[in-house]
Amino acid sequence: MRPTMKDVASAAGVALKTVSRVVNGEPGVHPATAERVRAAIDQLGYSRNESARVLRRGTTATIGLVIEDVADPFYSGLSRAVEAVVIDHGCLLLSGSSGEEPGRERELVETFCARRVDGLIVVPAGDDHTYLRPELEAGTPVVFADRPPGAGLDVDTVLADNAGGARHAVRHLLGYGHRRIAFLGDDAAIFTASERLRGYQEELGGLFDERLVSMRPPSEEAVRGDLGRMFALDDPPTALFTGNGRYTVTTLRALAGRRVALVGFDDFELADLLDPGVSVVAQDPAWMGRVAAELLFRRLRGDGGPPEHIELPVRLMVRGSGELPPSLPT
Amino acid sequence: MRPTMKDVASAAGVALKTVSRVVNGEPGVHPATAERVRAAIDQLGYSRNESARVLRRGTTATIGLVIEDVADPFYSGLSRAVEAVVIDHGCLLLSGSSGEEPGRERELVETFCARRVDGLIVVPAGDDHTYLRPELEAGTPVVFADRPPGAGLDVDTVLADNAGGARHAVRHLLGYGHRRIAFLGDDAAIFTASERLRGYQEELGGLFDERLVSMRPPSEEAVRGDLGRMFALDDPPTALFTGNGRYTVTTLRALAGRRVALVGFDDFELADLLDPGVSVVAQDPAWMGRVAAELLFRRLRGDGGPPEHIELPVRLMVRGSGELPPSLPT
DNA sequence: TTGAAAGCGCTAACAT
DNA sequence: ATGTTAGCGCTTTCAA
Repeated sequence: MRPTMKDVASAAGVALKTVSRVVNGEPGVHPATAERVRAAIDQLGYSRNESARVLRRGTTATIGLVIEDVADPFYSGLSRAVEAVVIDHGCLLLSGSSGEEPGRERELVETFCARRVDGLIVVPAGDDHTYLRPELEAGTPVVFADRPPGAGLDVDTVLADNAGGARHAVRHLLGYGHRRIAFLGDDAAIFTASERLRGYQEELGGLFDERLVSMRPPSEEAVRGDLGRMFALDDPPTALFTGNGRYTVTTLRALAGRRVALVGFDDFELADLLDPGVSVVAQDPAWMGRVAAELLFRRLRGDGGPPEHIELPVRLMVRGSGELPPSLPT
Repeated sequence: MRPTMKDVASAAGVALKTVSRVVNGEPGVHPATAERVRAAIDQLGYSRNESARVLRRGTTATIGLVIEDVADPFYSGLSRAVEAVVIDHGCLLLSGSSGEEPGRERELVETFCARRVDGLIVVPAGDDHTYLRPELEAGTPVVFADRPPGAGLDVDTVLADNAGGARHAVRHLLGYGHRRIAFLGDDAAIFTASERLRGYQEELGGLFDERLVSMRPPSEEAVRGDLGRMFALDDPPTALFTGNGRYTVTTLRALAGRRVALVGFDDFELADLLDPGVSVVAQDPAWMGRVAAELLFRRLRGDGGPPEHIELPVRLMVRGSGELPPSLPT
């Protein structure tokens, strides 16, 4: 069906190996011969079969990336940054979304491994990564980003300072006089959510009140219900700390214009254009992607040091919503 | 290095072909034998080498997707939808961002083709796709999405009704009494931008004034400059029509709170939470992705009909900004 | 500078 | 139910 090197060789009247030399830019081919070969390639529309090459060479120049959801701006930003580094290294990126399902995460990782990626960057959805053992033993470097691997696996990780960021947000609100600060976040089974809860709780100390905590997948109705319940308390919250970008948006929508002090984890486009501007603890997804990818390539270049655990700082962006004063319950 | 079927076979004391049968779930293996094989697989940490399989079978169960930028919400939404369809068909998606560079687009396409993808979905950056000829002749189906291919190639396309949407936006603003409506859009070399300009111009008819048109890559300073120039005219615009999502956001930021009637092309998150809510002509990127992917799989199943040219409708979302009345120049 | 032969790991076709 | 053999398209090794 498709032309092969053999076809090109006979069209150009040379041996297969000569075609291989031309295709791969190897030296030692007479310019005129090379020209003939190139003409045959163009004429036949030849394109090298990468599978055959990979099979023979044993290396794929391919990196695998598993994220939670490409359509989430945090992960698409991370993705783009990883892609840029991967391209810089002359490799191809395979990526896929786990949709927060451990089974799908594993499927993706295994698919990538079957394609013999040279390395993997994983934002895990599950908490059991023993299935990675054979890969690690085969020498495939793996970097975990955004969330650490499950117990029993000590590999490179690149995480944000989730607890520290949460502490910062709470400290900021406390500084503006708030004493009743609610936390609305994702399911506590998710590492980042539980870390942010931890920071929140640590900083609040004795002010912590579990009635002001809501952790679940973000749906507008659920958030509205939880908020309603909190505001109906005798001592309702005067400020909100939202546990991630999607949560912040959902909460803003559920608030329907009600002015309550709010700091969100994760920056998002237009946060500055809302009224008031939304103060956030900002992560830098592109930075995380870049750091993870560069660490991976360092491993691929042979750096065999002990696993590294990189923690990226986050920073508070003051825009207005986090600086509203506590108001009396109405 | 890594265990192969041969290794598994000798570990399990069977022939290589038996291992192949177990790995591929082929019938005709004694359960006890199969069990022994599976044990050997687990023990050795065997994973099938996909390159070898592909080389032998000639089919990859892989689809390639070239978009402009994963970090753009329009394309990440499209991407996610394509991925979902591809997974449903038991295939793997390879995707990459062209960054609006024709050279990179071609590189990606050629990389994917060298990996022998079964089909391609392309959002083109360039306007010469003759390089696709060999692929098309080899029988690889290609679907263009969001933008059509360059001249001389008649393949399946899935586009939005760009001109119709622009006409609708302008008609809407005219209905609210506006006569001076500016268009701020991307470089006219980009298909969607020029189509939207065309719709805008057609609907405006005699009211068209080229001084109210600005087409260039969106940077905040440039947009601010162009807006300043337009507003300084004797008869300044009373309404703006922005040519895509990124442009709308950039324009809102450049307006810095100034209330001017505005309709944007492309919906975006939080458009409803701004004040006033931003009226837009909304496309559905997920729908476009789904339609393109399904068309591609129809081709893969053997549908050899003439190229289809699908145009997806868009719809106006009324939220406030597009319904502001013309105000007197201040 | 060029070529012939072996073999990467797998599946298809054909035995047994 | 199981095994043997050939060969996918390429690169590697060795020879001319």
